[in-house]
Amino acid sequence: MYEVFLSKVNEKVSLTKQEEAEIVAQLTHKTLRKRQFFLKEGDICRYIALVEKGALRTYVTDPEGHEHITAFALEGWSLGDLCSFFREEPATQNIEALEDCDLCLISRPAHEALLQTMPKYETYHRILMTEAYIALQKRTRDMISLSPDEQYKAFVSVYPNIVLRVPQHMIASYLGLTPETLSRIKSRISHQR
Amino acid sequence: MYEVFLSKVNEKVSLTKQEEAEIVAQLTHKTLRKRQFFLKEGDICRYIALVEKGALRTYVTDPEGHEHITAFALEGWSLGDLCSFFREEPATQNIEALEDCDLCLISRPAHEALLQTMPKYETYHRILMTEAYIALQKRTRDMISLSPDEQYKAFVSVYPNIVLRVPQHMIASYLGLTPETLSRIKSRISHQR
DNA sequence: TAAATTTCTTGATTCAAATCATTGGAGCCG
DNA sequence: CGGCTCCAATGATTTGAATCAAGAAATTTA
Repeated sequence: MYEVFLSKVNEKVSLTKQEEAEIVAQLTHKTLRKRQFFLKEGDICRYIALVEKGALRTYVTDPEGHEHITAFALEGWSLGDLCSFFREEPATQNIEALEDCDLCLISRPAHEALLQTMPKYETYHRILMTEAYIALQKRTRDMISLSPDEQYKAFVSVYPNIVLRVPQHMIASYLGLTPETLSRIKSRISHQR
Repeated sequence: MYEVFLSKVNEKVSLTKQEEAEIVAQLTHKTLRKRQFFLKEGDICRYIALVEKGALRTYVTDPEGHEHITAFALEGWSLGDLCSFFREEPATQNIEALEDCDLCLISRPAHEALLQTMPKYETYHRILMTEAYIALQKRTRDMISLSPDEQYKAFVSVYPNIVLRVPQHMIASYLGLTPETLSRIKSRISHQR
């Protein structure tokens, strides 16, 4: 049931069977149907999720009411509005299933308990946050320094699997473009070759 | 000498005098004159820095050779190309002093040693990375969902001190705008009131 | 299978920001 | 002090993406 979560942790630190059991004792499971929400803006994010199966999108709503996708998540990726999770503030993000999903959840109390009692769990989480920060920094850099064409090419080469599973207009939203513009970029790129 | 660093750690975890001494033993000090570089693209980032005094900018160079500022740092902020630091890859970022600076440095071996020997240091670093991630996520959200006017207003309200110390064309670069556009946004905003 | 919905493409037009160019002021150094 | 460099403001023009609009293709669902 929780093999995906344990294997993620074991990639960074090696757990004993005993430690694996202690972690599993803190986890819960949840399934979502396509178009169901894991989190809605304004709610408090009570859980961090790990995707065991499926695909989801995170999006925010701007002052004019338009949606902007800020992240996708596939198998093995973590999810949640960390700001809301840690500070118990209303979430500003929405997280919606794009396919039927299996998620593995950990609550804040469970997370804090593991941090307190299991140094390896804290090490895992430190590494996870460091890597997440580095990845987000790369994205920020691309957003500010690459042209739309280059951004799309970079996206395709880093996340080819997302391109296959997610509608194109959502990728446009992620890149900060209209669907029409992304369509034109694609035809421009394919005519170049 | 290293009070700024210790007070940052003590904000998150409380250190004993003994622990403070162990940390200080791993730190070094560096001064930079205005326009000197802490890090240049292509070099390996051997240290993470904490700013004790002064102001710096981080910028990247795009495929056309144009500079884009991705971050500023003032007193109490941490600095470095984490990707390069942890993976010992060539840095993609440049970090330059905008004023004469005092920095407090920690090398990778020193950092790893403290992580191994002092659980509180790992806790501090986990919290630091989590907060940095949350802050960067907010910025990414603003970049994708706010209009240039709104982004500038948000920047001024979050970092009023940076606005006072940094030339306007650098703030334009940080916001992904030309200096001319930012100048026009400012006059537009001031005429609104 | 057929109808309905969603998604993608393409064209015409509008609009906002980039670019190009100039001026005026502020701070710095000989 | 005067000349120099850097910086901000403003105007004219160009450019590229958004918007508006329509239709084709693909997927869902009845």
